[in-house]
Amino acid sequence: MLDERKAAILRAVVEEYIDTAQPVGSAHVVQSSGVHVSSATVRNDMASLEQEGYLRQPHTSAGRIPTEKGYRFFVDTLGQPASLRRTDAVQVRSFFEQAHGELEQMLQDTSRLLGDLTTYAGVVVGPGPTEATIRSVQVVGITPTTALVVVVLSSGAVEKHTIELPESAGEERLSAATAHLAAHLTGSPRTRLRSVPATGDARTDGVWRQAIGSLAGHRGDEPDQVFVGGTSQVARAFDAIETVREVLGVLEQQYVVVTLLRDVMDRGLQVAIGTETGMAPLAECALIVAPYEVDGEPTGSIGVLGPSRMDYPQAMAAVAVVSGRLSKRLTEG
Amino acid sequence: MLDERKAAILRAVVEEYIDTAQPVGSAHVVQSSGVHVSSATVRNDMASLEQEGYLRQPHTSAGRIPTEKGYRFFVDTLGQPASLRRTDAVQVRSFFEQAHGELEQMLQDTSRLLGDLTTYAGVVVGPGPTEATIRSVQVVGITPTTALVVVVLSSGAVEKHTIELPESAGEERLSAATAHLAAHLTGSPRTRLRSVPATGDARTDGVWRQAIGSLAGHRGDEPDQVFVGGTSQVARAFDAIETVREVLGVLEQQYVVVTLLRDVMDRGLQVAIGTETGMAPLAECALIVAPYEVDGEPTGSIGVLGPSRMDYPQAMAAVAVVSGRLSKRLTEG
DNA sequence: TGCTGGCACTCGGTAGCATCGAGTGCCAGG
DNA sequence: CCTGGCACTCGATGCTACCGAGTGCCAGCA
Repeated sequence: MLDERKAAILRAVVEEYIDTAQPVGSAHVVQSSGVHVSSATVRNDMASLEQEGYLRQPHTSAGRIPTEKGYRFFVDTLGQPASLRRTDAVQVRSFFEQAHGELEQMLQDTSRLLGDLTTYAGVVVGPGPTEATIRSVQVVGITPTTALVVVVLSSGAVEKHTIELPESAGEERLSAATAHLAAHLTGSPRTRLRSVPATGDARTDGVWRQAIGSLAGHRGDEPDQVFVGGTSQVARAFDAIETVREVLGVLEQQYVVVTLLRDVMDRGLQVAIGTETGMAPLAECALIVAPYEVDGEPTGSIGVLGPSRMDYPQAMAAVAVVSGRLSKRLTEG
Repeated sequence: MLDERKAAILRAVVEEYIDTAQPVGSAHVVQSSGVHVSSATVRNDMASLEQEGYLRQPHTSAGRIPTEKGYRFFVDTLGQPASLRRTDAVQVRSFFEQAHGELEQMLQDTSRLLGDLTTYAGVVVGPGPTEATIRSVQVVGITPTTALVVVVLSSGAVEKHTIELPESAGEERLSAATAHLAAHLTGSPRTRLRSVPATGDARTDGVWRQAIGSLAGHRGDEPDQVFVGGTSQVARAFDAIETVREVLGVLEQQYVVVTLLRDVMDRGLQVAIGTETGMAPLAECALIVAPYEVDGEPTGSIGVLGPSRMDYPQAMAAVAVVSGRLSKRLTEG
């Protein structure tokens, strides 16, 4: 669709603009693109690329900068896949080797890792409410009138809910309820919750009702967890403070972030540029996403949010490597 | 130490500067301070206040702006304690009424609440590793080679640690280990961990060793959890983008934030202004902190980080109210 | 037909300069 | 001790001139 020279010119403009954030003139393209023609020829081609919507001029008689369409073409066709810088590869490796402990902490740290690697903001969406089966249920008294229902899922996730105890139900009642719930729920998916029968013992049933209620109630309205790392990078990536405000505002809204990543992936995209994100405040941004898996099942997603003039090859490499490593780490446990 | 009129002038300068972010001239002070003297008199006093270090001039023949010392005097002596705006009080109330579920989620949301109330960044430091006693220990198998050690503490906190199972230790081994650990640890403080004896059964001991190890190992090196809400407010509060970058950079480092709040509180301060924070990047910031309590025990701290020209009375009111409400909520369970 | 050198033109950015005005310090007088 | 008056300072604003990177276009050449 684009002849070879024009493609080379477009690539040169995109790469140079990503590097310098300055409009790129025909003379620069001649120097850096490897096409051996005069600047006048390049100018003609650039005018044509502008006609076709790949480039635009901030104002007459300035150099060209890529449009969304230009970035898109670059990403789809021109970008030669990069691999991580040596030092970054080492950093990723050692990160996952010494990653330890709780899932949440690890995902949080992963978002920061993404931020460090790319110098953009890293986001990680935690495992959603999966159809994992229940491995263990336990009711533990905390105060005379409150208890904690602790549920361990086969995914390794742990849920906890505080419940109020109906009357001062002693330890025996809690044990009875625990045993009852464990007997009926262990090995079942969460959806089976409602089918747990009453115990028949009035006082135990008080605990039972609260426990079931808390588990069922907090179901679905619990949003997926979102972790954002490297917010200060956002302030580094843009120099219009207004843009920084808007982008940070978006990143603060967990629900919005979840939806954003999900939408982008649903559309089968790996990269969303500018308006492709579907969010007005992100008009000057680009988002790179990738799913991660546990036991081969897509579980959550990670991503990087930066300016549309981002270093796509590097960032895509970083996201790919991290999602792969994370999947591996989570699968091996 | 400062005569009445000078104090009134200082107050007027601080309040006006907080409001407008513009250097305040003598004429404005006359209008807004309630002192009925001429601007020339105010000028003389302002020169004297500058001598004494309460005010400074950005450049000759501009108005005055407060110094750290000026803000400090304002906070200590001049600031009349504010109460929350009506709508904010409602917001706080309804927030804590409908706060539900997990501790972490609630603290995260609280940090956002602080951000919303003050239009600065809100921070919440979670309960540190307290000397809570262990209420329940359970080892739950996840895969044939991994298991989760789930510990419920009397504080209501739940810890979980993944462990590798030595060989394919069946369910019975896990149950045995659970029973053994529960028998020795329930009711004990965490510090008693090391004193749990071996079981004598070789295969159970394999599980036992891993479980104890994971619990002991992740002790202490787990930093306190930090939640930051309202980072986009930082971009709103400063207009020098460089400052925004620096402040966000600080807020990203959880360890630094924990230390910061702790240091400030250790010095018995409720407000730290500029260099009082002890952190160079926060030279243009002010921090308001307050502890929160569970069952009367100081457990963690909350705070607000904004520009040194922050609305101290409002922000202090917000922090005080939120810490009080949070304490109440956490104590009642 | 396609490429190139040449050329007139555009227009944002920077520097120099005059002007304005908010604000100051100081002083003499009530 | 306070005040009105006054000269002075200096950042902000606006204007003009100029520079130069970059463009579009055209005539000429392979």
